[in-house]
Amino acid sequence: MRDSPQFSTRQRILGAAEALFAERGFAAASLRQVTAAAKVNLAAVNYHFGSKDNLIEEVFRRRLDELSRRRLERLADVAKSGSMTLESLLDAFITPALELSLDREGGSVFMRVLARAFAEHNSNLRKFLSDNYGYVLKDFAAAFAQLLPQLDKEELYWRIDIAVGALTYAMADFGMIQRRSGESERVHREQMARHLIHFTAAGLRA
Amino acid sequence: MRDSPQFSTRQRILGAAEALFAERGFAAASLRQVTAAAKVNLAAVNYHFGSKDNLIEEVFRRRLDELSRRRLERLADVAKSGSMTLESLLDAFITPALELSLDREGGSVFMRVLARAFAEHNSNLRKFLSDNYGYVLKDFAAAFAQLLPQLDKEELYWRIDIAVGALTYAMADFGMIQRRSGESERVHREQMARHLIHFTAAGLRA
DNA sequence: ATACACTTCAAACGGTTGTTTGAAACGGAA
DNA sequence: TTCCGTTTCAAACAACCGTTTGAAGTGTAT
Repeated sequence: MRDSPQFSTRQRILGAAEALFAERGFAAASLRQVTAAAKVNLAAVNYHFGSKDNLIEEVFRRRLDELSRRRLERLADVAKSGSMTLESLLDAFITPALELSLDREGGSVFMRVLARAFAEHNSNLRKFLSDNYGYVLKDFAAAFAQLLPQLDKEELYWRIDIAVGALTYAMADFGMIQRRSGESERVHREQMARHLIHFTAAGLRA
Repeated sequence: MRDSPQFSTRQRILGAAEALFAERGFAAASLRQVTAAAKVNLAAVNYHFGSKDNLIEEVFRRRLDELSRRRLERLADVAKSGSMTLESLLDAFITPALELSLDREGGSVFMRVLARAFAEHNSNLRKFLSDNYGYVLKDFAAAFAQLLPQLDKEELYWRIDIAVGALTYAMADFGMIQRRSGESERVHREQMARHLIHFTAAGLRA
C-alpha cells in the first residue's frame, strides 16, 4: 500500500523506513533494504533526505508533529471542561496515540519505532526528541501536578516517569499478550488503552 | 575493570560485549569494537563462542541464570512465610534485579541490555528468553493470581503485562529522571525500587 | 627435551554498509 | 522544438562487517 505508485518517492521511502526500523532497528535496517521495499532507487534517500540520520529524524517528525498537536488539543479541551480527572487526562494522552496506531497507513508500526527510540541510548536522537517534543510532556506534567497536590514535586515526577514507561511499553506492543484470533486489531487496542488508563490512574493516585 | 588482565579472555569479551550491546544495540556493536574494548584478538570471539549470535545468548545466560534463581528463591521465601502481599511479591521480583544492577562488575548495564531484548523484534532472541526463563514469570503470575482472586484470568494478565512493562522500563533507566548529583547510585536505585513497588501494587489492586 | 592440547595472533575471505558521481530521463515554460 | 530545473538511475567508492585460516605462541605432562 505505502509503496504503491500513487505515493511520492519521498513518502514511499518514509513508509518503508518506518516499517523496517520497527522490525529491525535503526542500525540493522539498511538503506538498500529500505529502498528495495519502497521500490525506489538507492540514491533517492540521499537525494531527498541527505543522510540516513536525517531520514530517521524525518520518520519521527512526520508522525510526532500531528501526535503532539492532537495531544495538546485534547489536553486543552479537558482543562477547559472544568471536570478534569486523572482518567480524562490519561485519556487525552493515550487516545491520540491509539488513533494513530489504528491509522490505515502504518501508524501502528510507528509506536514500535518510538519505543525503540527509548531503548536506543543514541544521545543525538534523544536530544532531537526532547528538544522538539519535550514541551508536550511538560504541559501534561503540569496538569498532573494540579490534580495531585498532595504529592511533592519529586514524588510526582517519579510517578509520571513510571507511568510514561508503562504507556510506552504497552503501546509498542512489547508485552506478552497476543491479540486473540477472533478479535479485531481495533478492539484489542481499545481494550489495552482501557486497562492502561485504569492501571496508571491507580498508580498515580496511590 | 572488566578488561583488566586478571579476567579470562572469555570474561573480558562478555563484559565488553554487554557494555557495547547496552550502549549501541546488538546489530550496531561490532565484534571489532567488542574485541578492541576487551583487549583481545578479533578471532577470540569465534574461538570461544562460535558466533556473534551465540555470544549474545551467552551475555544473557551469564546474568539471567542467577537472577532467575534468586527471584524464585525469594518467591519461595515469601510464599512460605504465610504473609504474602502484593508488595512483598513485587519486592521478591524487583530486589534481585536491584542487587544485580548494583553489582560492581557492570550489572547495571545488563538491565539495559535486557530492555533492548524487548525492543528487538528478533524472534530467535525472544524464543531463547521465553524457553529458558519464561517459567519464572509463570511462577510469579500464579502467585499474583492467588493474591488477586477477584480478577478474572484475562484481567489479571493484562495487569501483569502492564506491570512488567513498567518494571522493565524503569529498571533499564529509560526514564527522564536523572540521578541527583549529590546522591549515590545505590540510593537512587533503591528509591526507584520503592516507588516502583508502590505504584505497581496500586495498579494491580485497582 | 619432546610431545601435545589449548589459546592467541595477523591476515585475508566474500559480502554489505552509507555515500557520491555523472549521465540519463522527465516535464512544464519559452 | 528547445531549454532547464527536478528527479531517477546504474555504477562505483572506501570503509566496515562476521567469519575462517594456518601459523605462532603457551603451558603441562610425559
